[in-house]
Amino acid sequence: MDSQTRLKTSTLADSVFDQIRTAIVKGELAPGSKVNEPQLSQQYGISRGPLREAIRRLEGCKLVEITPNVGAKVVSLNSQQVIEIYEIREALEGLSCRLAAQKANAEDCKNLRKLLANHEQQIQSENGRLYYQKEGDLDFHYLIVQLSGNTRLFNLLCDELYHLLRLYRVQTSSSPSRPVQAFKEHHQIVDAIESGDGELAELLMRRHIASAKETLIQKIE
Amino acid sequence: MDSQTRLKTSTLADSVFDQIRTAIVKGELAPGSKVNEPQLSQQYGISRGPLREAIRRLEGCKLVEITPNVGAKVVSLNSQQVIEIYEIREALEGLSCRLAAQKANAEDCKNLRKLLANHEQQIQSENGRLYYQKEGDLDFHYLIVQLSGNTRLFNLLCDELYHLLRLYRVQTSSSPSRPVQAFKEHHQIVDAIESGDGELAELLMRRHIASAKETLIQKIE
DNA sequence: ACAGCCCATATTGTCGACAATTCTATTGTT
DNA sequence: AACAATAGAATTGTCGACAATATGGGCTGT
Repeated sequence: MDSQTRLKTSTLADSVFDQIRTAIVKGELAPGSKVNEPQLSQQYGISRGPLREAIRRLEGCKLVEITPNVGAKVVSLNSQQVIEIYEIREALEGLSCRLAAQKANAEDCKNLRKLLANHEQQIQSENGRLYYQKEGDLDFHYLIVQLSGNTRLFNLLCDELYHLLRLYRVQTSSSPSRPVQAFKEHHQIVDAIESGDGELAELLMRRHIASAKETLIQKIE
Repeated sequence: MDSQTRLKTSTLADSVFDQIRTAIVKGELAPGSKVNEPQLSQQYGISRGPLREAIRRLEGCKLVEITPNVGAKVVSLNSQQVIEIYEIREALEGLSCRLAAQKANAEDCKNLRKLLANHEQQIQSENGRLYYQKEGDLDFHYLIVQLSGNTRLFNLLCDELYHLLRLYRVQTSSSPSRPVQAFKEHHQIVDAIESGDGELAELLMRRHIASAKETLIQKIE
């Protein structure tokens, strides 16, 4: 009855939900493509019942769009929608950062520094593996929202927005821009958190994400 | 094939999703109570297939919590969780207000004033009908996020957070507090939007929601 | 009296089949 | 050749039945 049993056998719907979500985020299911129930149910070796439940959950994450009597499509983000997401991200991660500054202790800050050091090392050593760099950036934001202590905020960012951003990065095969600048900003943010200055931490994080948004907009044009 | 046909016959799952969501938000399904599939499927005259899909969508809205092999429970918000929601709301509606200030034209502002006038009149005339007052407050916020032009922000607030707040209000049968103060703040917000001052509009809205949060916290203790 | 076990029952999870709708391609007409 | 109608195929929506799991109550033993 402990966690081992739980982890081994969740429901089929939950398991397939995870698998399809990963497939979408990795781009194995192309954005805009149709989600074919008979095909997928055969592919995963389950019947359409649990599959449909998984698809409804994907709809909740905004990863697919369902049209009645027509079916589900993998979401395809246009530039306008990504900008909308960045706007929301700016607001939510600003909050995340302000709360983190209020709650983080010395060890939390040390972990943040450690994470940043790891990323810098990874990038300087092997410049080609951009995937980890991308994920690394999200790791930083991930850790901060964890420190915020706001569970709902954590779920909102990690279960919904971050997956959508990953999807977009794969969709446009965009490489991370301005890595040097970003690192500087990351350290400034940790500085603010370390000194418990929530206001400043929020401001810096918002500016950080706003810059990323601007870079994105420029790239689009 | 036009909207009339669409509206009449959606899928059963979608229709029942709406009905159950309303039932939850109105308190007809008690917070914390179990969601019994056989009972509900009989009550709505459908089979368990579409019902389960509806429940998965409710899970996406955070209105029920599903435990594998046990079932779904109507969510019951504790004070900590409501505070978390208010924190998120503060960030998102601040954004909403800033964007609205950038985009609203003269007519939009007139509509906002009209809405406020209606609410003031309603409250002064019949003090007892608190329900409309509550909904009225949300109407104001609803209209502003519509003006923001950020569709995803709109969906996030209206499809998820607002329903949860309604649920909590019913759950605690809380009456709206500080109505006079709120009206003053509402007008100040419209002033800022009218003058196109996004920064100020954001600040005022955040302060407005932060005040409501503080009132809530006091009431809890 | 009480703890622990076991069985009956209810509920959830899964499946395959059928009905309803949409999509496709062919045919026929202008 | 272009377009409309239509028949067929494919897909989605719905249902009822069965399997797996959890729940609750009674029994036994100490």
